[in-house]
Amino acid sequence: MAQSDTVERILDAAEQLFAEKGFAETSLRLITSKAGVNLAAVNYHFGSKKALIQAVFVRFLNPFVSSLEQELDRHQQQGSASQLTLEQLLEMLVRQALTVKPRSGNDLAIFMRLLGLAFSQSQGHLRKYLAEVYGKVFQRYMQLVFTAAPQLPPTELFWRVHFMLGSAAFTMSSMKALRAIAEAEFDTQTGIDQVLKLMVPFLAAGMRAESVMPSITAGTQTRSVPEPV
Amino acid sequence: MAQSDTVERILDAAEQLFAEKGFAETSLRLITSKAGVNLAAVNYHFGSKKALIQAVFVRFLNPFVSSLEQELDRHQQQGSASQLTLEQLLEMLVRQALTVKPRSGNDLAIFMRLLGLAFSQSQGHLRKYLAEVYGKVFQRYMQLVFTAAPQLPPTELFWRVHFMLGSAAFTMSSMKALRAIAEAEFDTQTGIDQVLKLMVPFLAAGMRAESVMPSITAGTQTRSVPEPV
DNA sequence: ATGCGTTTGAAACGTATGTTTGAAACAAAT
DNA sequence: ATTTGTTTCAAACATACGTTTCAAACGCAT
Repeated sequence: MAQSDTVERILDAAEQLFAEKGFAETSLRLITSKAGVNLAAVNYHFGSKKALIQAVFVRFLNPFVSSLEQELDRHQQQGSASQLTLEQLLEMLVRQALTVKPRSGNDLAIFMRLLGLAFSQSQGHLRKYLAEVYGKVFQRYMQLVFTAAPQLPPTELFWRVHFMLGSAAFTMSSMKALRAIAEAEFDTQTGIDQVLKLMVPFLAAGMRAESVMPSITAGTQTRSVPEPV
Repeated sequence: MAQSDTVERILDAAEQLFAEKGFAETSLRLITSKAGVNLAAVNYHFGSKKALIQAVFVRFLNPFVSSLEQELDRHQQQGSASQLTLEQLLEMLVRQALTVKPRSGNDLAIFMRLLGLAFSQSQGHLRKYLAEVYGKVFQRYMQLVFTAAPQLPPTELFWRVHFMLGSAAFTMSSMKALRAIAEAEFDTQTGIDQVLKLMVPFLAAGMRAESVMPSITAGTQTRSVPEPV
């Protein structure tokens, strides 16, 4: 085969191990042994461990982002007549996240966990990369959020969007442990997409909460769109 | 001096560096050099790096938890006549978190960042420790949340509490980066306690959102619409 | 079949890490 | 002053890491 599946096996093993243990805690030897390939394969195919991390993110985020972009296009085509509500905007994200999972079952947890890691870990180098590549979609989505909740000052909306992101990233990160606790405490089965569905009204209600900011001028605000992180 | 301040200097340096870079990314040599002590001091005073991590958490969480417990005692003393609202419960947490910061200025960010790390990183060993030691207070607080929002099934409340925790932990974790963006985009100064105050109505409204669960709750089916905050 | 560019394999390299060691410095008590 | 127990220090240790190397194996056009 021209392009062996070695790189795919490496990416599969890496993304799973990264999500489980973090970047620094996952050694190349562990990755390559789990992938069943030679140690040197990582440096040969990717150049370095840093590059491997980026490659994992690209493979993950690219389908999600392009799929989301298509959906945004579709709704923009219908003109501004179809105002999207906050719930619809949130459900759009959930739908995309649930749709794009070509690999193993609980991929969404891995996805969110990696996303959370990208934000919190790796002093900037990955965060900056994400901002550059995927900033456009974030800004576009943020614009829709602004028009869906025009009664709030942009600063507050900015923070609330990140409150949302935090809920999602953290919950999915600790999903495994939390599910175990929940099922032990109350004996109800709670799947990952069920938790997501539980999250939507929570977040939407939070977004709709009345402002507590010193309402400066609700009418004439130069509403600029913030960059992603 | 009998018990030198070496251990304190180590803890100070460690907690700051851990919050900045994570556990694995922070070497003992970096910690000890920042603390101005000898490398061997860590293993002498704490035994191992793992033990140091735990010691950092104990010093952080103990004052917070005991302070919170006292406040819970105080309110329980007044009998169940004084029902606490969700906002009051949230503000109680915020107050405790803001009160207990004897050290440098932006300690709350460090606190939350460490908390988030404890949940997401360190395969269980730290998470289990936290669960054992601080589980009691969590359950007690959770009970108050249950009585403050009796119209929701406990399972859903359980998840919503962790949505809350996620918002807080994630936001505080990425606080530095987010503040920079927010202040660049909209030129408003946003302090850390200001962000916390922004968070309270968001979370409270999320907690009050109507349930989407298949209502399996037996007793109280008289589900009245929660009044908007 | 031959030759060539690409991929794999086992081994080694250099470095950074957590930990241990044993002597020196120190404080307090006899 | 000597002893005793504790703490500090510089140095070394063993190990694990990311990376490099170079020969062998492979795929494929000629």
